[in-house]
Parts: sequence; C-alpha cells; structure tokens
Amino acid sequence: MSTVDLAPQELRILVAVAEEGGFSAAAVRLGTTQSAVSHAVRGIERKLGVVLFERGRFGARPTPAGARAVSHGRRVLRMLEVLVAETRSGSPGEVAGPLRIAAFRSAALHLLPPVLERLAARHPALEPTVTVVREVGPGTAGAVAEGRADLGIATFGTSTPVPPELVGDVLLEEPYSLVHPAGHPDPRSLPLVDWMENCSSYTRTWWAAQDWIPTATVRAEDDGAVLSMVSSGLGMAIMPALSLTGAPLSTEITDLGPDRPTRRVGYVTTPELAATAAVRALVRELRAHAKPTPDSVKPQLRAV
Amino acid sequence: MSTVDLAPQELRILVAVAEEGGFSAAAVRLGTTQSAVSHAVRGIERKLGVVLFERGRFGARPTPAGARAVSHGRRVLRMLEVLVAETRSGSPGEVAGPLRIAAFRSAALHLLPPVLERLAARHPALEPTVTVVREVGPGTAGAVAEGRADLGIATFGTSTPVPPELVGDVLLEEPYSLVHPAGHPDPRSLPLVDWMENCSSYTRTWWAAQDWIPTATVRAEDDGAVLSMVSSGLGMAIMPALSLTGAPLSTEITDLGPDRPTRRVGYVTTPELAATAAVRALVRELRAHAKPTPDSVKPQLRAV
DNA sequence: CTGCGGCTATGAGGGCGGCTCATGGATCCG
DNA sequence: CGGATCCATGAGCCGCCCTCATAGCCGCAG
Repeated sequence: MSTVDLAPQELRILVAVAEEGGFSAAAVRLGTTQSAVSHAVRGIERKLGVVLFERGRFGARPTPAGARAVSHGRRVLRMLEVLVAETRSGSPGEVAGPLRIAAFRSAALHLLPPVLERLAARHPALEPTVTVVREVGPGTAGAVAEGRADLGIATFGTSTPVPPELVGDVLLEEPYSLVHPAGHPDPRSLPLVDWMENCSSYTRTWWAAQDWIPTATVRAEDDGAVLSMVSSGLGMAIMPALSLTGAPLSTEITDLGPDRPTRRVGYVTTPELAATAAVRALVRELRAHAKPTPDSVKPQLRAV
Repeated sequence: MSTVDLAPQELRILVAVAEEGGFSAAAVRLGTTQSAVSHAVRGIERKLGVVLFERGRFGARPTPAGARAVSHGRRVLRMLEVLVAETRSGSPGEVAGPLRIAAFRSAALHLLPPVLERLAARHPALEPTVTVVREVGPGTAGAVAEGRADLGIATFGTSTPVPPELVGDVLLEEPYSLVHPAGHPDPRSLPLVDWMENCSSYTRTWWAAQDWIPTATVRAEDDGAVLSMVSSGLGMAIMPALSLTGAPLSTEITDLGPDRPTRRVGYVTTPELAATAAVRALVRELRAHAKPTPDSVKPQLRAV
C-alpha cells in the first residue's frame, strides 16, 4: 500500500549514474555533488526495496533491477518533456521540441535527409537529432527500448528480434544487388567484400542456392568502406539498395534477378511515444517517402 | 532552455482537480488543504507559462492546455507505477499490481467474470478492478483515453469512433436476437423496448430491410431493465447475445436469420499500457475466452 | 441591502527533504 | 606505504511545500 514517489530529479540521477558508470561522474554531469548522488541513490533503493547498482572500485554498474528502472526512467522523463511541450504549444497541429532518431549508417545518410527536410518544412519548430547506431546487437531498436532515442530506423530480420514492448512498421523492402568495379572483365574472380552489420542472414540462403562461390572474403568496417573498396577495384560486394544510393561512377551495379535477397527496413518506437505529435509527424513523412513500396508488405509488429 | 520539472505530486494534483472539478474537492481527495492545491496549481502554471484551469464559483475547469496536461499527466503517473512494479518484481513473468478495467454493463456481468477468474488463477498477485461505464458518449474508450482505466471493453461501431491515440482489437462479433415473453401468441404486436446505450446504429439498417415495424417503442434505463420488462410480458426487444446470457426462462429467444444485425465487441487500451505485463496477461485471457469467433475478423485499429 | 455559504487567492510561519561540506573507509597501483 | 579514486556517512543549512488563518469574490435568500 506504500505508494512510492520518484521525483524527476531522482530519475535523472538514476539515468546519469547508469550512463556515466559511477556516482562521481554522474554528479559532475548533473552539476551536483557525489554525496548528493550517493544519498539519492540510497534513498531510492530504500523506497523501492531493491538494490539498483553494484558499487565497486570501478564505479557503479546497474543490477538487472537497476537496468529496468533506468530504462523506464528514461521513458518517464521523456514523457514529462512531451507533457510540457504539448501543454505549452497552443494548437494541436503545432509540433515542437526535440525528436531523437536512431538510424543505421546508410539510412541516416540516404533515407533520412529528404524525409527530415520535408519534416522541417512542415514543422519548423521541431528539432530532430539523428544518432548513427550500429545495427548489431540491440541495434537501433535497443536504443529506443532503453529510452535513448524516440524512434529508430531498423532492419527487420530474424537475426535481431525486435523487443516485444515496442511498436513499429515496415517502411520498405529493398533488394540486394551486386556491385563491382566498372568495366571489370570478370567480377566473379574478385574477392567478396563484407562488413560487420551485414549479418548475411539475408544473403546466406541466397548464396546457398548459387552455383558459384567467391574466391575470397574480405571484411570491412562499414558499408561505406565496402563501397569505396569496390570502387577502387579491390573486390565486389552484395549490398542493399540504401547503401548503394550515390555509389560512385567507377562502380557498376547489376541486379541479381528474381530470386535476389531482400531486406525489410522500417521504424520502431515505444508505445507511449507513438502517440506523440512529433513522432506521428515523422512517421507520416517516412511513410509518404517510402510510398513506392507496395503496401502489400505485411507489418511485422502487432498492435498489442 | 528552462527545463521544467513536474513532481509526481504535482501531476496528482492536476489530475485530481480535473476529475473533482475544483480545488477544494481535489484537496479532500488528496487528503490535503485547498490552499496547498491552489499554491501548487499556481506554481505549475507559472512553470509552464500556461493557464491550466478556469476558476470560478463553480470550481475549476481545465482549459484546452490543461486538459492536455492532465491526460499526459495521468499517463506519466501510470508509467511511474509500472516502473516501480517492474523494478521490484524479480522475474518478468511475475505479474502483480492493480489493473483497472472499464466495461459496459453486459460485458462486466457476463463476459468478464470467467475471464477474470482464469486471470486470477494464473496471476494471483494481480488485483483487477472493474468499473461499469455507460457505453454512450466517450464510453469505455473515453475512460481509457482519460487515464481512468487501463483497459476498456468497448463496442466498435460507427456511432462512437475510437480516439486515434488508442490501440485495441476486436474480440468477438455477436448477433442480435429477438427476445420476447415465452409462449406469447403474437410477439410482433408487442411494443419494442429499447435502451439508451443501444444506439441502434447496429440495428437501424436491419430494421430498414424488414417488412414490418413495431407498433410502439418504449425506452428503458439499461439492458437489464429491458430484459426484465420483456420477461414481464411488457414488450419485445432486439438485444445482443451478451445481454441475453442468463435471460430468465420466462423469455424466449429467436434467431433473426442470416441477415441479422451484429455488433463487434473488443478491447481498447493506450499504447503505453499495451506493453504492460498486466494488460498483456488480461488481453491474452480475453482472446482465449473469445476464441470461438473466427479470427478472420480484421482488427479495426492500427499499430501506430 | 445585507448576511451567509460556496468557491479561490494570498501571506506568514514551520517542518522536512535534499543539498553541501567534510571526513572516513575500501581498494588498487606504483 | 603513500596516493589516487572510488563510494559511504554524518552534521548542518536552505528552500520548498505544506498548514493555518484570512481576505476577496460572487450568487442567493430573506
């Protein structure tokens, strides 16, 4: 029956400690004392009856319970921001305030710019921020789930399942193509260039059906590096369309035919932010921009 | 750049003032003084730079901005509850805490009991509360949208559209049947008994296709009153199946044939609550109980 | 018109929570 | 062993929020 109150300041302390990895560093970030942080964390732990951080020489690491508290806390803080912003703005059509977007590299470079441009034209008071997140491990969906971003541009695949507490939709399904140095006599003799985020779960099955395999495989840092290696004549690569927009003239792109592998790209957000005017506006622009794709593509995530 | 903090207590005050319709009444509900409420509201308004309530002899009514603040505030408070509950509970499979359900009368009486029984068996620590809400005007969906309930059992019809910021799904489609006093020689000669919530948008089109119309129409308070009037021989009625479960033996029910009108009953909740373990558990039980209905029924609400 | 009974607004004062300051204790490192 | 770098803890102070008491406003009844 003991109803527990967590003040916004307390939530900020939790988040800061988790992100800075220690009480002292968190205190610096918050412009307060290490002592205040220590007292506050202790008080919160007593209120909740749960230990939230493991303390040690290293600083402080969240326990599982602490991790849950932090990620919920970030969301609550974000909702409080939204409350203030949407309460202040007179007309409901008026959208303002920050909007944090997490995207993998090629989406941030080639998908988002035109969308954000039109979004800015329609809602000048909106302040979008794009953070590039490696689409490995938790990826962009993880950034959203932990409250570090409001909306993520993600690839929907079996390799990294989307957390069930998120909602989202597929925006487009894009094909992989073969890219190789322009005018090369025998592209198939070149080594295949791959990169970390291309978990190849998309392309693995496709390769299995082919009657030839590349002579060698080279790994690169990211898809941009892959593309520059290909354009330098160092190899060939199988890359998704988004990574190939703006490919240099020294490369040649050939379609892989009807059985080519594809990947689905979409957005992910938290349920509470999906109701936000800012997120809705961005989703609207994203959908409008991705219109070319037939909407026969089934959404992967359910309403509830 | 002034980052504004709203303490949970302040949010509770906003919500209480909006729901009680005045500062004094809100103070009573919160177990504090009218003065504290007045000071708090003034302080919040100064922090936000917006007038949240119109004051008058009548008490206090929220301005549009105030209404936005209140509805966001309720959600933030709910999220704080969730934070505490999920931080404390060790395993994520463990569901506990209050769960507020809004349902129209016949659903509360005939649909929910078996569902809640199985829910209680599976999650003993869950404390469901059912509130009966008239399915007129905003109805159960309104109760959910305003944060007074976590989940609503609603009828999906054209008459009262569901607010776009909610999510939900259809659970079952149930037929209307004719109910009349048992053994009556000519039921059609009896007056038709109708009730407020039966907005008749479901049945109107059906009546239009019939070759007879009832001699007279009587209005009753609710579907329970209608049923008792019918059983007393005072009239006949067109009622949905849920209202007819447990109808007394003195009534007779006749199917209306293949073209009978039907209505769709489902659940409605807010996106942020849809991610909650408690709501998910309830939805799971609701779906399991409503299984008989073919799931070919398309969901009416979208994911975002 | 005047007193009464609803409201809310406002000022003064007090208690308590959260902050700072200073210090202590633990642990690693050279 | 001293120093560095963490977090913990106690004392004291300050500000916020609450209570109490009172004032102002309006409608209503006699």
